[in-house]
Amino acid sequence: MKEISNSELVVLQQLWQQSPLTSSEIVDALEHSHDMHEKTVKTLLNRLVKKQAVSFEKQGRVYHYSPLIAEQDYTLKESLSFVERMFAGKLTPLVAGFAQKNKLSADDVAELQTLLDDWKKEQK
Amino acid sequence: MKEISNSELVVLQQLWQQSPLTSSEIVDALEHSHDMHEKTVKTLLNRLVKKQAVSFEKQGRVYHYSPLIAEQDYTLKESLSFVERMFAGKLTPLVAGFAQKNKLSADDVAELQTLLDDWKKEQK
DNA sequence: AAAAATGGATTACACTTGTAATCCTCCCAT
DNA sequence: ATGGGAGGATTACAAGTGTAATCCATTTTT
Repeated sequence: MKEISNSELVVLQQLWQQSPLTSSEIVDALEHSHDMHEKTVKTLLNRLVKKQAVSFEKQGRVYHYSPLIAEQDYTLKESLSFVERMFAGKLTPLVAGFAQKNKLSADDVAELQTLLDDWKKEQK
Repeated sequence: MKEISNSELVVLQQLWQQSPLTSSEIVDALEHSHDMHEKTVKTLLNRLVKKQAVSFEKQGRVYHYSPLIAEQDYTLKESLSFVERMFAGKLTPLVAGFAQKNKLSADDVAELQTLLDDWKKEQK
């Protein structure tokens, strides 16, 4: 599956949030949240279909679009490649950057702590 | 400062690792580690200069290149924007993805734990 | 029915990116 | 001195991207 560009991702995310959706439903959502022109959204949908990231079902002359790739899969793959590119594969420096620049809230830290605790429990 | 592309980043990272470097030193390093053609490296250096991510000093007819942007600054900015784009700004889901798919080593977890402990200490 | 809007397909177009090749000039080895 | 290479500047060129506009058929609206 080809790379998904940033603006394509916006469309795909809309479908992750809810699907199937018609193009006009997607257009409506993105016009407001992301200020994207109708024509642009349609183009992006087409490209996503061509890239086999999105499928559609005809119902009459209207298409109903659905994602073909799972959000979890996609975000994990992207995260791994980002961390690889940016931090030679090590996750800690990324988190450390957030921590150093006060980008972590108490909530974030609590959640991360739970994650680590779960991980440790798992290992036993 | 303009966006830095993936292949430009490879060059920049070499300069983060050591600088200043002449173009031939960079070429040597990247030819092997990244299998990049000499001409390609030169092009990327030029683009980085144009983007004001890299500067150079002439010494005779040879240039000595240095990064103009700090690694920490760059990686943090990129991390923030990645997490924003991918996880609506929340860091935890990224880490959770790693954890779920067994992408964390015991070392990673230990390092992260230290980070969290430090953060908590800091808050007191 | 005629006009207008809607939906999808096709086309547009400048900019970026990856990946070099070509050009020009100066220096070094023969 | 001369021919080949090293260095940098310029040019190349297809693919991908952001952002639409145009085209064409079909529905809706007046």
